[in-house]
Amino acid sequence: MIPKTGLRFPSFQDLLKTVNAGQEQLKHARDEFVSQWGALGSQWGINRTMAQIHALLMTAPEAMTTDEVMEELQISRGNAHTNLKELVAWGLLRIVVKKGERREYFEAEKDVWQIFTIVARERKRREIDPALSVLSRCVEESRDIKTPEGKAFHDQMRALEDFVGFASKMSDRVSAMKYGPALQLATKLLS
Amino acid sequence: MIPKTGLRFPSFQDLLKTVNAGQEQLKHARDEFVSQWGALGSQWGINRTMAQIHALLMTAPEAMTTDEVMEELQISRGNAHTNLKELVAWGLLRIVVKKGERREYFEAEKDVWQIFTIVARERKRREIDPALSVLSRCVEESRDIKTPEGKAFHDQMRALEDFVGFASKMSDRVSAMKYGPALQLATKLLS
DNA sequence: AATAACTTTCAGAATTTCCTGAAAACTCGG
DNA sequence: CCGAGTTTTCAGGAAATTCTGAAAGTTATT
Repeated sequence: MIPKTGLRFPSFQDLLKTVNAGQEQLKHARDEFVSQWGALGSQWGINRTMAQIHALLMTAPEAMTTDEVMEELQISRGNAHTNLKELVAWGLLRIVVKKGERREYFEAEKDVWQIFTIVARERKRREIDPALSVLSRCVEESRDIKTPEGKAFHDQMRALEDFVGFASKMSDRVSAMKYGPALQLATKLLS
Repeated sequence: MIPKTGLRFPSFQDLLKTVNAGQEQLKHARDEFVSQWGALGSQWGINRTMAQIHALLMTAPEAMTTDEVMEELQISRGNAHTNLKELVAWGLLRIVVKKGERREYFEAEKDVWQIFTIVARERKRREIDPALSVLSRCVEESRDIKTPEGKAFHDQMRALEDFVGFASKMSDRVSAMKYGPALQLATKLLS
């Protein structure tokens, strides 16, 4: 009930309610994010747990321990450990050591552009580079075949090689850019 | 043996040898391409058979039937059928009907830029769009949480949403471009 | 050097994804 | 409407991937 005099200060109870409701909502939203992001991971060729851990830590206010991650996601120690380390290897997580504590804490890279360049680099390494190497080999092997089919094959391989090589360079360039310039460039492209 | 008088016309036998050697080499190179491209498929989140069929048809001089594909790759009818139809659904293969023949032939899109835009569109649909929808939901759900952690979460979700939305638009733009302009733009970027 | 705290590894279980082969369902000419 | 030729479906098996849990390995502390 709002008194006739206008706005009043919220009571302690009101504040408490707001905060509790907020915490509830936040937990809900965050759980959804973690779970859905995990499901998306599959589509991205990243395993579910890895994606979930990443989502969890990206939205964690503080660095977390292996045990906290296990607890939160209800997964085994081995699974948590392997995927945490894999994320560290990617550069998406950092290990933090707190004074006077023996165990490791993990903290996520939260900058969106950083995350993007890391993922782009990794995908290039796993998807583009091997393709390029296969194509180069095929171009070589078919270089001096004289038959028409041979020439057609060679040309097709060359066209693919050129394109993939090009994509590779583009990926490098973009990954190497700072956010500002990239944004500017992209904006021009979108205009 | 080269006669002292200089170059001579190759004999029929010589030509035959060249052609046979060429066909052998071609078969070898092509088999390698098909098999390696299949292996790469896994990394790309596409199943091996689908990638192999695509590789096979991209380098086929003529359209092929289901049975020819089965024979060439040594796979079952069900497998061949499912993946051929999936490739047609993607738009990477076309069905060709030959006069006076009942069965369907399949023919690959060979233009590299076409292939790229098709794959880009499909990946966007499977990887970017669902991510965007998850993010939008999370942004909404966390909009009016008052706690500091709530605000931090909301901001992180918004940053991700912005970026992914941006990527989505970029992908659309690039896919819609013709090869020439895209190349020109990219070349500028690489310079 | 013994203990406790924590990390790493990995064999086998669980789950997910993919493939086979055969049966059902079409399609067309006669 | 029949039957041969062709396509489609799908239950169950095979293969690949991921996860668990426990044992072995490390590192700091007393």
